[in-house]
Parts: sequence; structure tokens; C-alpha cells
Amino acid sequence: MAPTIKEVAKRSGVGIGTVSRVLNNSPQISEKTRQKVLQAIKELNYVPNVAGKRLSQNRSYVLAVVVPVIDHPFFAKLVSCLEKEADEKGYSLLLATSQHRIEKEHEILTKLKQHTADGALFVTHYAHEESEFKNLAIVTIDRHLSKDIPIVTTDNYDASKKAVEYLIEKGCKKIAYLGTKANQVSEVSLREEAYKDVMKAHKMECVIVNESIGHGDENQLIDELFEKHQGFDGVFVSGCTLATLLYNKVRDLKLKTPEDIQIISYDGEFALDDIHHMTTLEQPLDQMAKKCVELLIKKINGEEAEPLCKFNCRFIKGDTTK
Amino acid sequence: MAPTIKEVAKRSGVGIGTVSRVLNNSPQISEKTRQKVLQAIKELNYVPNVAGKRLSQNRSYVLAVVVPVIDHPFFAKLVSCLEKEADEKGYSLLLATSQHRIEKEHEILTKLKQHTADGALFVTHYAHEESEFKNLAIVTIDRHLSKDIPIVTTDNYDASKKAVEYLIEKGCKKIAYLGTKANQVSEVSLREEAYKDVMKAHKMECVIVNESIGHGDENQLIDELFEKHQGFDGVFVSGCTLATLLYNKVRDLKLKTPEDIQIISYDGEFALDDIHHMTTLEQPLDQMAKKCVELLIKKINGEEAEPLCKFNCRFIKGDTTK
DNA sequence: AATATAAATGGAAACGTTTCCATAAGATAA
DNA sequence: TTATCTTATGGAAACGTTTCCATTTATATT
Repeated sequence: MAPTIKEVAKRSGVGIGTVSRVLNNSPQISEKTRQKVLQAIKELNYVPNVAGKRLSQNRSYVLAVVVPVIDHPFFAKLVSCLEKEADEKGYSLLLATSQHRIEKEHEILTKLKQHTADGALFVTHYAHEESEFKNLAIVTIDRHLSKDIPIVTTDNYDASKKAVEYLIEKGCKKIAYLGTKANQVSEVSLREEAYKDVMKAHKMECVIVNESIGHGDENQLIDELFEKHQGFDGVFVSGCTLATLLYNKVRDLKLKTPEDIQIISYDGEFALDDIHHMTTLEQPLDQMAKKCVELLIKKINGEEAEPLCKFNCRFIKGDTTK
Repeated sequence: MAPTIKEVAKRSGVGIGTVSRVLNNSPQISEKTRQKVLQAIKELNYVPNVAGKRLSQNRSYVLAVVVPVIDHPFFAKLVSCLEKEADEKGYSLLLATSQHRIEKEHEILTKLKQHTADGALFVTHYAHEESEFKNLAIVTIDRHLSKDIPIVTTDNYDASKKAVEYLIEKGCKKIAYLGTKANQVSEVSLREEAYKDVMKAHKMECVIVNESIGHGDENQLIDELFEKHQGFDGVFVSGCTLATLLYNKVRDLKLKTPEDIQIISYDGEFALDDIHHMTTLEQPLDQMAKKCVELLIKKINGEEAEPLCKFNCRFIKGDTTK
């Protein structure tokens, strides 16, 4: 069996409390004792057992993250950033993909209650009873779950407004909106709002092609755009998968961009982004991830956490606009 | 505070052992008692604390997976499959990205020793002292780490051989190999071996463009292929990122495929695979993930595990070959 | 040298489970 | 009814930490 703190104590001739203090870098330990203990630890090849630590502290040092899927550039990149941040703060990352199934989210809530994880980041799209979140350390991206749950998001409305206005400025006469249908409680729905408002302000016609989340084929959506609607010369598209699909469709149709059609997309996180030089509103995922972890840790520690953190998107001029 | 097993016992008027047995679906519990206990659990809103369970069982029910990066279609898809399988077997997935840094792998080994996780899947590319793996439940994909560590892989040699022969059969006169440089101990190196062997057998010239792992720009590699070498009409490419980059480069150069150049790639897992219809050797990641989890659990339970599991790739005819 | 104060240390108790052993209750056979 | 064998149940001990309180040791002050 692996050596325990007791054996380390015996070997170094001190008490178990002292060993524990050395392990936790407690200041009130004499240098001499510290060395003795460290020596014994090395000799015994002692590694602390986290189960004991967790039980006595009632802490797991694990953060859970719930994403709809992981094999998607946006979520993959996000999780990548999260892992880096969590790691830096001494937390591990427990990954849960909901596959758009609400039960999976319930499982995560149970894991929080079980103390499998100390906190969770929800990046998913289902609603819950607010009471389910009681006393749990939760943070979301983009979505309003409950008034006690902090949200990390981007300036969806402002950035979208600027993007659509940019298309108009560059000469677009008929602009379409292509996106996944966002729930009302999601900040993402502001993208469509902004589009509509700009269209209205410029007395232009709205062309909206929407998909309900997790269902329907995204390719089909693109086809719908080109079949049902014609003559547009600009598209504001929400989501990187749709954007790439659109880009490829345009190419297949032998349309030229930006000459025939101009495109701006929200979400710049492409799997292979050195290929598609698309004009993009890029979300600062690294900063957002950092903030998520920070907020989560605050909530875990029972500290006050900002209810809403809004980051600015970076406008990246690619070659899909003039 | 959350209710404990003791309180459930008191409320239902039984002993704590009985409650524990109900929780673990022990058979020798009378139906009457079981109902009483379940009732109390419901009334108290009791959720078992995993820290206690873990300590007493010395099990975490967590599997760690170490991948170089997660924002890459192949690894993202793999992790996605793993999570599904782990979940089915009652395990959670702890995600660690090594970012090609060996220290991160050491951290995972420490986590295993600490019992943060019961086992780990290594999908990374560094070497270790064999002794570091002593008594730990580890499985790898593609890589020989130590003789006690099972490997899950594909028929790299056979599949590659067939692919290259296919190109020849379809009329290619000069075929290049494009890939990341694989370590000797990796099964992936067999792809290049197979290519070389086929070239030799057909008395054709080898054109190999290689990248050392994690370094260098993949785009640069593609450029190198087209600059240093000319006149080839077929490429066997290893890895989905490279394949997509190549595909796009070919398009940018206004070359036609399969007319001017035929391409087969190893790894069919594209982020957006409904776009690129490339001829591909697809690895059955779902089956592989299942096997990995299965082997890991066997090792955790101290059972014998097969040292090598080789899966067949699926040949998918796309429109990059005749 | 004696006393007061601060710093370092030892170890019991607590965290919430599971498991094993002893015992009680129930079923079966005589 | 009594003896025997199952089946069901209670609860102490163990898992490996941390933490708090009591105590010892060192240092400073008179």
C-alpha cells in the first residue's frame, strides 16, 4: 500500500499535524522540521491521497464544464482555454457533453451536490427550475439561467449592429441573417435583434434563416437561404460552423466574395482558420475563459461575483468584405 | 449542511449499514426496508457524498485523458467518444491537454498516484521512464510506452499500403507522402513505412515531406511540398489538419482533383466533413474509444488486458481520387 | 534567574462512506 | 415446540486527510 501521512510522521519523528502543515506550506514551521519532513516524504515516495483531503475539506478542486458537444471548433477552443485557466488556479477540469440532452445537465447538477465538482460552467441551452441551482457554484456563458448565476458574454448587440452597418456601408443592398435560433434568455438572441433593428433603421427588408438548436441539418439551412431567398449581396452569419458551410456553398455556386456577396460572421474560431480569411467578430475566448474560472472560484468561496461580464468582440477584416 | 447517511438511517429507523446497502443495490435487503429507506432519502433530499465513498473504496470513478490539444478535429472527436463510453460505465472524464509539454504528462501521473483518477489514457507523444508507470492503470492510443501498457490502434501499415497501391492503380505516376514525423515507438510511423515499401516495390521515387511534432507551421509544410517537389499527381497524407490544408492549397493553385492530383488521407475526422469529400481512411474512433475505456477498467480492476488492439480503417471513396 | 510572550508541535476528533463481523429475525424441518 | 439454517440488519472500525486545542519549546523582558 501507498504510504500515508502517519508513516511520514513516524519516519521523520514528528506528529501528523506537523506533516500536514509542511504539505500545505503553513508558515509556522521551523526550517529544520520542514527539511526533516521533506526528506521523509522523498524517502518514502509519499504522495498525498486526495480522497482524504477532499473529505476533510469538503472540496474537490474540480470544475465541471458542460458543453453541448466538444467536436466543434468553438467549444473545443473554449474548453482548451478553460483547462489552461483552471490548471493555473489548481483545479482540474471535468468534461461533460450534453449532446443537447437535458438529462445530462441534471447529472451535472447531481455531481455538484455530490461534491464531485466544486463548481460548474454551463454552456448549454436548456432551461431548469431556478431552485435546482440553489447554493451551487455555477456560471454560464451567454445564457440567463437564474438571477444568482453570473453570465460571461460578449457585446452581442453592439458588435452585431456594427457588423450589419458595416455591410451597408460597403454597399450591400439586401442583407440576410443566418443563424441558429437562440432562446430568448440567451444573449445570442441579441444578434438577431441588432440585425432587425439596423434593417428597420435603414428601411431594408429582413431575410432571416433560422435553425432550432441541435435539430435540423445545417447544410439544409444554407440551401434554404439560397432557394427561398434571392438577390441578396450580404450575409451576417452567427456561428462558425454555419459560416464555414456558407463560405463553401458560395464557392460551390461559383459566386465571388466580396464582389457578388459579402459575409461577416460572429465567432471567429475556426478549426482551420488559416484557410478561411473571413471577416469576423472574434470572441476573446481566452479572456472569457479566464473570467469564467475566476467567477466560479469566487462563487465557490462564497464571495460576491459580478452578475454580468461583457467582453468586446474583435472585428477582423478578412477577404469576404470589401 | 447536507444530510448524511446517518440522518437517513435515523429517519428511516434502520442502521447506517442498511442505508448503504440500499444505496448500492445490495440484494439482501427486504423490500419493506428498501422502501422505508428510499422514502427517507427522498424526504431529506439526500445525495451521497462522493468524497466519503472514494475514501472508503479507494476509487475515484474518474478516468483521465491526456491529449496534445483539444481544439483539433481528431482529438475532439476522440474525446467526445470517450466521454460517451466512460459515462456509460459510470466514470467521469478528466480532461488534460499536454500542449506538447512533457511536464503535463507528469502531472497526470501524479494525479493517478494521488487517486484523483483511477486510470488514464495517454494520446500523447513523449517518452517516460518505464518505472513511472508502475502499478498505474494506463492505456495508450497508437504508442508503445511500456510492455505492460495496452495499445489501441489501427491497421496503419495495411491500410496505408492499400491506399498507396490504390493511387497507383488509379494511374498515379509520382506519389508524395505528407505527414507529421512520427516517433519510432508510434504505430503511426508505419504509415510512412508502408508508403516507402510500396514505392520500392513499384520502383517509384519517394517524395517525403515531414514535420516534427508540435513544431513548425503546417502551412509551411504544404508550401514546401509544392516548392521543393514538382510534377507529382498523387499524395498520401497523414492527419486531418494537413489533409484539409492540402485540399485548400490545391484549390488555391487552381489544380483540379482528381484530374490533376489525387489525394487519400489517413484520418477521416474533419470538423466539417460534409464539405470536403476526400478519399479517406477513417479510423473507427467510436469503437476505439470503447475499447480504451474497456481496457482501462480491466486494468483498474487488476484484470488481464489485451496488449494490442488493432482496428481496421474504413476506406471511404471521396472525390479526390478517380 | 524568573517570568511573560511568541512560536512550534502533537494528536484527537471530524469529514461521510463501505465493509465486516456479530446478532437478530424469519423460515424450514424435525 | 424446538433446533437448524437462511436471510436481514446494526454498528464499529477503517479509509487519509485537516483542524483545533492543548502543550511544549524557544525567545524576549524584567
